[in-house]
Amino acid sequence: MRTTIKDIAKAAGVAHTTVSRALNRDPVISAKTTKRIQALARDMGYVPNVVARNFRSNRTKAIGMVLTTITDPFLSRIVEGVEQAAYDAGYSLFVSTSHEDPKREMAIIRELSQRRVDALIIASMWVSSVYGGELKRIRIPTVLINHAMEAHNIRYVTIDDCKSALEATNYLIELGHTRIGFVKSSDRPSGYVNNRLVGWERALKAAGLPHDDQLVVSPEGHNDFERGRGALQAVMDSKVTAIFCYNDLIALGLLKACHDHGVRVPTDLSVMGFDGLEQAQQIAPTLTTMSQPQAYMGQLATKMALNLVQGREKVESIEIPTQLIARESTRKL
Amino acid sequence: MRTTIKDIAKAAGVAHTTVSRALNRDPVISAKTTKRIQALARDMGYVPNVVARNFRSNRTKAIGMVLTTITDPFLSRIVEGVEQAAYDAGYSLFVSTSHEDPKREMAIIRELSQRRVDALIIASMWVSSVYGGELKRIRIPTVLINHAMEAHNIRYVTIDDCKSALEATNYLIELGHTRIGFVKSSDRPSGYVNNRLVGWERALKAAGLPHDDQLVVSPEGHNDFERGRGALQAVMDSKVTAIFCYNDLIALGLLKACHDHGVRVPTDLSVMGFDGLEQAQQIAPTLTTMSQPQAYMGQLATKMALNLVQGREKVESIEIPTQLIARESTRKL
DNA sequence: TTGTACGCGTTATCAC
DNA sequence: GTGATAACGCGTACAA
Repeated sequence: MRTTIKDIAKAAGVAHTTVSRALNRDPVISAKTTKRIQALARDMGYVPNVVARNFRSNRTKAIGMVLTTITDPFLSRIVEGVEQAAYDAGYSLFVSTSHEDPKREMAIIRELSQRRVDALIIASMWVSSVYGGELKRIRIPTVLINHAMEAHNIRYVTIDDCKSALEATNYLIELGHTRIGFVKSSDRPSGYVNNRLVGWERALKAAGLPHDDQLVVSPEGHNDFERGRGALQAVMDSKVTAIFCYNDLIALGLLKACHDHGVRVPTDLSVMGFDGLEQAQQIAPTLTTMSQPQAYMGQLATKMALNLVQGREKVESIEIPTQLIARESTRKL
Repeated sequence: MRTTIKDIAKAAGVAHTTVSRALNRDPVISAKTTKRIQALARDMGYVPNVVARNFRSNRTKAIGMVLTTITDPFLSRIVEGVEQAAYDAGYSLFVSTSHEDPKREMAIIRELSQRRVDALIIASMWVSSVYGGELKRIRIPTVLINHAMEAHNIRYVTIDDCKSALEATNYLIELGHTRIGFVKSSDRPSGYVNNRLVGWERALKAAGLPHDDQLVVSPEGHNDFERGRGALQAVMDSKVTAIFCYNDLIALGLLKACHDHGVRVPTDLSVMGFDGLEQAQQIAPTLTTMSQPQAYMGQLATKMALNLVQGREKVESIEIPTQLIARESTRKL
């Protein structure tokens, strides 16, 4: 058996409540007693039982985080931000991944709710799309990342996908491109609106540029890099001079395919990504992209969640600005 | 207040212990009662209080994982394996990062131990090096990844760094290289032996190749990619024809620097990495590397840890084989 | 300044 | 087949 405050109390010849107070530095206990008991606790190898404390206090000082996969560099940066903010606030972090399986995702959320986490951070669109109603019923303070949904205890941190994509596309237009394609990612929940696609479309329309079905490529693949790689043929067939990828991983895959098939970037094709992954500046050519402050978004989401926990009524959802980063993969036509 | 089994008991007109049994599908309760109570629980929005259960049972079905940073793709793959195995076994996962700060790392471990996690997975050399003694005293079943240390409740999963590095270097030697350099990573805990460096040295000695101080490069930088990037000058100065990098991230940084400075790989310089990151095959040229099965190592570590939890005495530390993957970044001289 | 009594939600034990 | 009771470790209200 592990040492409890009762064991210490017995050894010290005091009541267990005195031990409890001494260990929690309650000033009501004399400095002498406090010191003696703390020394005793150390000597006896006492480790506070946080489970008991959580049970008693009805709080866990734990945050639950749900995401699709931790190996996606975009998401792992967000996790880093969440972990940092949680640690700074003295919270521990449960991390679970759903691998795009809505059922698993909801099972995770039920599990975390049974564990009585104080707050939830969700970086995935599946739950809120498919199980939005159930999520609201959970009653746990929740912050969604990159999915705008609100309720009594639910807030979000997101970017403006449509506007950002529009700006990205406008940049390509300003460079003189007139035939600009779009590469999609995997399938999304039904009912999901691909706002980056919408932004791209609007930019084309506003500039009076052509816009036919051939411009949109929906490649297959088990991850975004592979999808990008598999998109090259269709991209070349569509005779575009510039291509806007749904995200950086797709763009990186496309760049690799370009290299392998002798398509020069940006000479033959300008490539624009989205996300601002660290890797985007670690390759050759470096990737032009629309950057999201990933770690910051994670930190912010966490702080908002903890504010919700404290019952502050003025916690407001936030839309974060993105930033265009022009690099080598795009050129003036 | 949330619904408890007592609330359900009151509503059902039975004792709360009957409710407990019905919800846990205890066959001693009549099918009719069980069904009635489960329906009632659903209707009343009952969410089992796992904190109370953990408190009562003295187990948490939670694993604590400690690592330096989640943004390192090598580590994030390991986390993926751990998370998968934990999920499959019905365990939840605490994830904490230390950012190479031994104090923070030890603080995390104390925290996890206070939370009474059933097991610990540690993917970092700092704790075991600096706080090995304290770690042993924690008494929680623990599995270390890539750091060989054993004790009553501590096991490890690792590769043979020395042998793997020796094989990697031998491969370069077989390709005809006679002057082969080594790029180190960041500083390690004092007392830490860099076995990859040792393996490289042994291979050179065994082949009767020169081995002077200039061959070992210790670049500065805030992460491994930057270190690799900063290593180019010293590497070129040392007049090697092949370079063995401590890990893939360093190799990737070096490849970028090579591209930027017109050093052709593998024509002018053969580059070998270590780890087998996914990214290593996503760039141009693809990187020759010594691959570790990252996700598998995480899964294995988790299963071993859970076996330790179950008190199986026959849980043995494991050394996993690595695999040389020859790609485009190395060439025959 | 310290001690006593009690309860948090659940499950195990024993009695009916 | 079901109910009553106790116990897990801790913190707090109240008493001394």
